[in-house]
Amino acid sequence: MVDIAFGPSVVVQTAGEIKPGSKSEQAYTSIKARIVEGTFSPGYRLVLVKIAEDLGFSVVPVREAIRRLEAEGLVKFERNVGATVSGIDPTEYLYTMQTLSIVEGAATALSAPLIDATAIARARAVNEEMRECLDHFDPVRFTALNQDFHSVLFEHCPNPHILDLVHRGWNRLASLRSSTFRFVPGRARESVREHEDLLQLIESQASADTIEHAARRHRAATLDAYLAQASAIPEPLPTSQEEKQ
Amino acid sequence: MVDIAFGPSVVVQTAGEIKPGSKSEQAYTSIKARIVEGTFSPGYRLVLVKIAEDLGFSVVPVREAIRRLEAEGLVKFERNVGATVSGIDPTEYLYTMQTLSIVEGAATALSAPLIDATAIARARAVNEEMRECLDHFDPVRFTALNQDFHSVLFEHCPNPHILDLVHRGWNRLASLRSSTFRFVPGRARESVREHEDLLQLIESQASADTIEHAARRHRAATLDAYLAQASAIPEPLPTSQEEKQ
DNA sequence: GCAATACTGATCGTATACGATTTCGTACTT
DNA sequence: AAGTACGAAATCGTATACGATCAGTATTGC
Repeated sequence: MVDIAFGPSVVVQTAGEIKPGSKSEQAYTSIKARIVEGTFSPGYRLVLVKIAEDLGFSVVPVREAIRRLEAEGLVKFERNVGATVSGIDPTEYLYTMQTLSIVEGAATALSAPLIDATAIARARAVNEEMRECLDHFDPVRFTALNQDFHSVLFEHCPNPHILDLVHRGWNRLASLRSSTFRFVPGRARESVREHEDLLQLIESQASADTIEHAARRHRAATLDAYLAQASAIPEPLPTSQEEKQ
Repeated sequence: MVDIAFGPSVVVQTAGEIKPGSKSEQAYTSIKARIVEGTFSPGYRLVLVKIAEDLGFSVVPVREAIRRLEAEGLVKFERNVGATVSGIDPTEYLYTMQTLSIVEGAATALSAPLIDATAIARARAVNEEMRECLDHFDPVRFTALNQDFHSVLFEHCPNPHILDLVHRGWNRLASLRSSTFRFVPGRARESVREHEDLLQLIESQASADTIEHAARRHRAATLDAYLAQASAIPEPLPTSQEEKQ
């Protein structure tokens, strides 16, 4: 009966190997990654069994993963119908950006007093890379650097809840548009300039209010640029199949 | 094989009866309710099978419900260990209040221009009830009215994401403390006064910035009052078992 | 007597199986 | 010919079953 007597502690974990976590976790990470990277584009139908056998799992952990993604707002779930990657609606982008402008502004302001000189230097280096990017413009790379830059600014935020909200906002944004700056390339140059302004505010230890406003308006300006662009061209989306009901 | 031939469309739904939704849904609602009302107090250990047989379900829908609650921050989940109602830590309260001050402030400001006269009148009526409550002070009732009041103010917020964040904040708060004003009764009178100020700002169509600041500071003031109280008495929690690690 | 170790009970994690619901195609009726 | 009703396929929802993991307790060695 006690056939487990031998080798119970021989954990099959080769030194540096990270533990893969539960299968729900893996499924969650995997699906999320594919949504963010764009393999599962907005409107894509997520069929449980298909994903399950794709990963080699059963459907149960996949269900849990989908639920978590639903709670994060990355997918929409309809009873007895199934899950689809959310974010078709352009207004979703607007809402997300507005929300992010608020929470990121607050996070940056709370984070500012805790940012040391080396972090500022790192941010400035990233911004320099962005500036160099301006000539031979690669929107995807630019957006990635943009996230790096802002991460340095808000990552020190002492309130984990707010930080979490910021992360969710960025994730959601990434799934909605692989790159905002693809749609508003003209905004890029302005953005780099505002980054430098932000850094100087933080260095000069400006008031929390000032920094919050600056950070919020920085993001709001990107949103406005997008909206101006979108109103000029009604359907800027290159996506193929869209289900509207 | 086709023994389902008879009575497939005889839906067992007696006219006016609301559809109970999936069992995951029921479980989610049920557990959440019990957390908010305090039956499951912070630190309470949520055992899957126990809850499952309590509701008459299997464990699977319960698991999904717990996952959703985890994503909302109401419960903490540890692999192979189980779920506990989160929020033992007093700093959790601080974080939640701070987050709420920010998102609720923004929601109120965005909502303000859309609040009509009848809504204002309703809010004012609620505030009057709160004022009457001041004499024979019932903290639980006062807190409930307080939520009613603020709901009127932020519920018109056109951005559903922000609104959702506000709702989550309130939920979380409710699960952390059945009533904040039990701990800082002195704050109640001041709070009622600030409510009237807020209403007047909205009526006079003050700028979004002004309203946002007022709403945020209103909440922050409650937090400050709590902190002052908490620093005077290190352990104001009457809860019995607390796990700290 | 104390500490390290082995065991047991409880609980979680996942696979499989089957029932329930929706959707779409097809045939029949008007 | 068009609309409706029936039926089948696809997919979701849940129950049950079993393996894996953890925490606490008893036991053994020092």
